[in-house]
Amino acid sequence: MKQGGETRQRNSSHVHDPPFVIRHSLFAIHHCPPMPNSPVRVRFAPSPTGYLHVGGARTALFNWLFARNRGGKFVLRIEDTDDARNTEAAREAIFGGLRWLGLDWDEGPEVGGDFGPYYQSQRKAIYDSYLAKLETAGRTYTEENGAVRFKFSRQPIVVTDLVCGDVHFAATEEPDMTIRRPDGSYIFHFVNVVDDIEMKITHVIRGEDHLSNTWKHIDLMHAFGVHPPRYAHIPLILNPGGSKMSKRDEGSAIESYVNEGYLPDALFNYLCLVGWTPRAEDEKLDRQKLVSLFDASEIHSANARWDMTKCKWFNAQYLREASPDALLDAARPFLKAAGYDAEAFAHASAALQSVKEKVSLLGELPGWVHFFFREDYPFEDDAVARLKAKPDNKALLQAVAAVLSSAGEWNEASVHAAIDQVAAQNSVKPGAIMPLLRFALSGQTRGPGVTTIAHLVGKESTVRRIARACAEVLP
RNA sequence: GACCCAUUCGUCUAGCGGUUAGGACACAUCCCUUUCACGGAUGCGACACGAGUUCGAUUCUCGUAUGGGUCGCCA
Repeated sequence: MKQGGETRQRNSSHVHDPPFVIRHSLFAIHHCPPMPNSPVRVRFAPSPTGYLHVGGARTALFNWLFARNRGGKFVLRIEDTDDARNTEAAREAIFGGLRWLGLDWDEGPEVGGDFGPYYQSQRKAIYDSYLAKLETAGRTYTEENGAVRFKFSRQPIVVTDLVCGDVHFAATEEPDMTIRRPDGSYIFHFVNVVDDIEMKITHVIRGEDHLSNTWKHIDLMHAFGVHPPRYAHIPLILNPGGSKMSKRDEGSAIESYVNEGYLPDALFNYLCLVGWTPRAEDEKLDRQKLVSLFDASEIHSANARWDMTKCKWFNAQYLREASPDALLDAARPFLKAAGYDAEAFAHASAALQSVKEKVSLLGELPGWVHFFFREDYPFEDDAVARLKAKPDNKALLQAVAAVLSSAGEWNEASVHAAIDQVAAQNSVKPGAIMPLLRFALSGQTRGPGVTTIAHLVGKESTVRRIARACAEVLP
């Protein structure tokens, strides 16, 4: 665990290089960290070229946590400089995904702010003016085809990183980088740096895949005569195979969690734990707690694999804790998708409560409660087999139906009493009748307590269900 | 190939020189139980390797190996 502000030496051959000297900047720069008391401003800067990816969502989450923890601003900026690859659908997936997770942005699209526009496609004039500064300083040159390149300083550069410590890069031998295409559009590294300057970003929290390029950004910052922001490069999320999560991996799109029936709070909680360990007794923590506990300098530096099983476990935990109303609301679209209207059964909420600790995902719910909503439920093979296992079963069921149909009260206790009565009369244990009743009432071998099922569906339906089972399965 | 980051149970991790190396998920067994589950208990299970430094290394240094990432007129 790293301590805040600690500077760690890396096993780099440049550890002993002196602090680098800036020779090619427009202005003299004193080598000092950014003002510690300036208000925190962080940003999430996705490119709308695909879906919102779990890695992107986690990056947004860490930025959001940092901003909320420090009372700063969380900015959303859309990096759509390559318009050939941007789609409306991808933009909606990003906004929708962030909102679903509860990652509200203080400035950005649909919200506004003092540093807009927040689409890079609308900021060309700003980029042009910054390019002019570079040209004036003699830090650019134009290729024959019109592309513009930035002349690297070719000095050693140190990246000061909250997560990785001081990372030293030797004077580069790479070709100067292109910052503007022949058609006049700008390249990522350039616009990213310009906007971070313009939007007064104080901390850049992003994936570790950017670490190797950060020296280029710092080189540009220096050329503009500004201090670079603080950096925090967070570890990558790996798939179960151990390589960077990509669109092809299961669970890479946030949308899939929405569709499978995760609760936003559950994903939020698990996402926090990938790359960071809150200093708390438990791993299950609410948003407020996570915000107050968040410390960017405690983010891990090693990549982590995505554990879908554990993610699911968190969802199961949150499902069990959901209030009846919240569970009903969350389940409603999933019931609808399976063809059941939550309003069609008076005790829908109670039905859901009766199975909530049996499932991990909202999407599993319909399979556990469908028989509450209809009486023509199918009889599963193993239920049929169990019903047919003993010749006495039909008589037992009919006896139960007879007693139940004359029951005065209708509650779980009275149903239980009826079963006990039939059991005694037939010299069998109640435990021999319970399963049969379950098969008859639900068509399944597993499910809520059988007295609960009978109670919720009511007396008439219970008797009808037994009669149908006897007629169709035990003719 | 060059450069950068990393390496503790199967997975996520705690650990910041001396611990029976702790927890969570998963798995196994038992208890509970009308089913399926929940819950409870117990168990299984790790410091990549090699040199240093040190009285003593999981912990510090160097090297090796392995994994990941970056080297675009993608972001």
